[in-house]
Amino acid sequence: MPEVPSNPAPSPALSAAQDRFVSVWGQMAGAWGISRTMAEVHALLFIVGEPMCTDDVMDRLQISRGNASMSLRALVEWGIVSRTHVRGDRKEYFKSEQDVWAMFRAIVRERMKREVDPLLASLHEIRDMTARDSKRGRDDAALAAHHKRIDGLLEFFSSVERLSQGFVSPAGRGLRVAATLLSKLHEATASRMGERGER
Amino acid sequence: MPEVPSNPAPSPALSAAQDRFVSVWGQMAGAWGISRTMAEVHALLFIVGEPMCTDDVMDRLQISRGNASMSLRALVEWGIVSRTHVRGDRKEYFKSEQDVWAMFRAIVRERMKREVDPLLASLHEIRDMTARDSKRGRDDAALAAHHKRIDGLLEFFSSVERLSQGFVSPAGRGLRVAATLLSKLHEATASRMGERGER
DNA sequence: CAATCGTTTCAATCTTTTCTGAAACAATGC
DNA sequence: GCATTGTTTCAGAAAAGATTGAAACGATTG
Repeated sequence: MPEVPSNPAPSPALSAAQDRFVSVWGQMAGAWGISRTMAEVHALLFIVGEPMCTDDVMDRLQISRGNASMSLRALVEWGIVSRTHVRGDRKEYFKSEQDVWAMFRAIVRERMKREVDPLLASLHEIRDMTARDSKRGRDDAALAAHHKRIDGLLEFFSSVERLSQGFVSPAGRGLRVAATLLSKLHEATASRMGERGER
Repeated sequence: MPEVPSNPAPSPALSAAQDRFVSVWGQMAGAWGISRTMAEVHALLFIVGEPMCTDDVMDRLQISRGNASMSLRALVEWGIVSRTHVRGDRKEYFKSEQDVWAMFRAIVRERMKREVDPLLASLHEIRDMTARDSKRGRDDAALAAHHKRIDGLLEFFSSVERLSQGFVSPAGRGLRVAATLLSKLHEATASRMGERGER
């Protein structure tokens, strides 16, 4: 009898479906500014469901140790993969968060922190760069219009921030509730429009 | 007297603020899977507010004609920049949508079409890849769990799709209303939690 | 209708990002 | 404490992606 694998060999069809999923998820990555490999590693851990060690990931995705290690670390930092151990094994294992909503809450939280917060800070700075001019009477039309544009962005991203806090916070009911709510809002809007004969 | 420029020279501070904005907006691009230049062109058109022709853009951003042309075309395809003409000039001019909410509605609409729709299609295909196996009694635990995961994703992205339709549709009140609504929801949730003494 | 002005395209080049692999670095057990 | 097993780091290699520039194309005008 060969050694017992920790992950029993999946049926061929299942294995193929997993591969396909990994590939599809990897494709998406580019469009969202994430490295393809990192997305693939995540996809693999998610779709397999079981904890996997670095070597498992390397073998299945045909990537180098260094790459696997860095991708796994990054995923842990994003909070969508966690380290585990399996009884009687010294290796570190990794498993993906399995709740899709929790997963995206983590992603949104992290992206807000990394991208929107700094953006808001920059926008405030940019606003200040011309604040002085406008106080000194040099408040010509161009300057006023500029401020209005920056303010528009600030307003928008502040709303996004608030919105995301609603999603992310705290026990995670947020997003789900919100989605339901909004889809109802949408229906309502649609029917109101129907009454008024709008397209 | 030198020739009258179509865009009157902005004050140095304004010009600097514009440059800074272009640069900040360009930085963001990478994180969202958009080329830096395309984001910069968009930033420039947005922050200047006035229509600009290809040469204006080339000069201000120091990019090649080809690059400017392709970026502008892409922005037009995204629906956030439109072509215009100025009286007595044969050149084509481009101007950015100025309403921030309308801008992001266009972006969301486009990204849904380009990314979420195909993803949903792929997920359905992936689900089908193993449907046969499970009908033939080979419905072991692994297969069932796999289906559950795919279904979780399908549910999630369908919600996102519905949600985005609420945002995008129709006269644009959508997103604004939604944001307000959600921020209220958030307050409500927070205060309810306060009563119960949750963190 | 040909000259001029403007736009688009795309192969070649350049830049940036990602990936590899081997060496340095833990941690554990004997 | 040292040997073994496992993990991280990082300089250089490879791949992916963006940019250029010049030629082809199109449209307007005299």
